[in-house]
Amino acid sequence: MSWTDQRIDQLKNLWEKGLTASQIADELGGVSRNAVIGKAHRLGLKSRPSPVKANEPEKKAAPKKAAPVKPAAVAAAKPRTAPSAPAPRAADPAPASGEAAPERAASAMPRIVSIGPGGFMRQGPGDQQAPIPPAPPRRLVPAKPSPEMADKTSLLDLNERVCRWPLGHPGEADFHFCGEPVNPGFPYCVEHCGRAYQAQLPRGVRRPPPPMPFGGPRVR
DNA sequence: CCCTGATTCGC
DNA sequence: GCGAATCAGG
Repeated sequence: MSWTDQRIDQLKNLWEKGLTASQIADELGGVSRNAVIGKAHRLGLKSRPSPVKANEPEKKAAPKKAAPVKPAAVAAAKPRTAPSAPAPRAADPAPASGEAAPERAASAMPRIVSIGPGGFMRQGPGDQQAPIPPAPPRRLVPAKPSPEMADKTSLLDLNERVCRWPLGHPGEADFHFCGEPVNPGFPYCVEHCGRAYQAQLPRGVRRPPPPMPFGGPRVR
């Protein structure tokens, strides 16, 4: 594989998005993690929180072939300064204090609930039928970043009523979701339910596998 | 062991 | 320029 403009672009994007070199290599396909890192450095993309870089630069790395003579322990006191806690990841703005939405104060907070992964509300046994959050008058809709995405269903557009079947690959510009009305009770539309849920047939009678989601298998 | 990124260096 | 090998921290 060679570094086409396209692939370089993808590398830049994913790298700046904070994906790990492995993930990027995986995504690009045909390259190793090392290749990604090497390329990233050559592109000048360097410097992301590295696990092994707290100390000041000093000649170390014994070359693989040149005289691996290892000098005895250096008498000079090593800085015993404990490496300060690794810089936190992307600083998420902690909303903790202060008013958030100026338009409407929290209309109702009947009880404290926690939000699980994916945004589902956890309910305790006693909380069974917390009143469904009164649908706030949704007049504001997040703007689409680009005209091309205007009619696509983005992550933000997902709700209980639209098909969550992914089209394209996460991280790519045109990644979106099916968005058709769901098969009631399922996360997908009827068509994609057919793809997602398949009866287990007896061995030997299995049909050839249907096309994979995500636009098909990647070459790796 | 697994993971991570950084660096070196033969090609 | 490329990337495997290597290093080193978590």
